[in-house]
Amino acid sequence: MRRFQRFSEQGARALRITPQQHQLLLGVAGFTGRGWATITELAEFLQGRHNAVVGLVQRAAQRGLVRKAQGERDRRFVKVRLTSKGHAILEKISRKNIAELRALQFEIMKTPQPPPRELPAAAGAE
Amino acid sequence: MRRFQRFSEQGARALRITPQQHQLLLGVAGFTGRGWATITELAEFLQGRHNAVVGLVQRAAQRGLVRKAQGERDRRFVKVRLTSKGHAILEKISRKNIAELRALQFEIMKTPQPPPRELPAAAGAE
DNA sequence: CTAACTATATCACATTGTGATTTAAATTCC
DNA sequence: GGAATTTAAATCACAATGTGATATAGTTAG
Repeated sequence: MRRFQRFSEQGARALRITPQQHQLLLGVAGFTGRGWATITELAEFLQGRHNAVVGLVQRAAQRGLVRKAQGERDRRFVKVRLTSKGHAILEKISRKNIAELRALQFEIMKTPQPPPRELPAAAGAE
Repeated sequence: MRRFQRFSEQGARALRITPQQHQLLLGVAGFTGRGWATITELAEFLQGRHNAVVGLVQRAAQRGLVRKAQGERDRRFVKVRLTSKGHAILEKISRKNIAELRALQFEIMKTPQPPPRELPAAAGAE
């Protein structure tokens, strides 16, 4: 269920990337089908305000995951692209996630039902 | 789809509550079926580390949404409960969300297909 | 009683998000 | 053309969130 989401976040952190930055890389790589995206498009993809995305992109650029360039026709736009480093990291995370998906699928085939959540020993009367 | 999630977050903000705090209230109210929850349980529910939850609960307590009490049997535990104010706010948000769900359902019945995402005018050659 | 364990707290710090305002470029309208 | 409007992005001060490391109690095991 949402256990994969959790794993996915951990996978990103294992490569010293925050979940948000991972999402950013995904958006830049795939959201537009163009290889680059504008701040506003990324804000739409990430369901956030544009100024939050400006900061996110700045930090990702500092880490060399992403680079910015001005639009040529319309110089108000910013084109955000992956760097080769960004590409590499995104691929590593994706590979890990695919592996985890396979493991989950395997597990589902094996186990009839995961045990229900364990209620902790009562902490005082209530 | 995930549009409801987005709405849900906005609904929380309209009542001056962050999405995280809304999730916290939900967890306290329902996760254990007991009316109260420990920090560790909330960390499980919120998929976060316990120290992140400590802070979240502290801020929510400052706002009077939640109150803390020591466990009696085992005084290491903390019981987090909703205050009446917390209850009231959680209900308001829930009512709003239910209304939105109905609206969405209605919309789905009406519209054959939402238009595909609009590609922005190209910002320079590429 | 000591050692190990458990639940929570605290700390310093980076990241993320928000509302308000600003800058710069492009477009519209006269 | 030039003023007004619109648009995309940046900036600011600030609050909220999350992280790793470490600390402090309380509890249990030996």
